[in-house]
Amino acid sequence: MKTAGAPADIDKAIYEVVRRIPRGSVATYGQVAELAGLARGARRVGAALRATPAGTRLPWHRVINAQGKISLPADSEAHATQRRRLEREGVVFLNGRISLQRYGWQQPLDALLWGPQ
DNA sequence: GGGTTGACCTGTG
DNA sequence: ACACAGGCCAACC
Repeated sequence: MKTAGAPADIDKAIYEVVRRIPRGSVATYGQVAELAGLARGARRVGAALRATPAGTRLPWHRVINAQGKISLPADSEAHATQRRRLEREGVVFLNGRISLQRYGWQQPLDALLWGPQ
């Protein structure tokens, strides 16, 4: 039925994927979108996260852009919060950039090759 | 119905 | 490595 496809379901799927990002790892907006069933829906993910009120129990800080950088305004409080939370999980910033090669959310197979570090 | 906006992505110079 | 342009897609006037 058509009525079943409510917009809220999309957001719910996005939150569900974000919740699955392992601690100490990061995922890109595009990656989250694809896993949520939204091809090329990266902007949609950004909108969904922006809609989440501050204080929400969701690891939204583990979502960054494809350049390995935080997409929030550098002078905003949210930016500082995101960086602080990531560093607390062991994610290292090199000149404001995160190495996706190292901290990107890899598939289980790749995770085995890289090990728990 | 149509233009604007945005926590994006990719290609090009 | 950086800046810019085009593309994308849904939400919002």
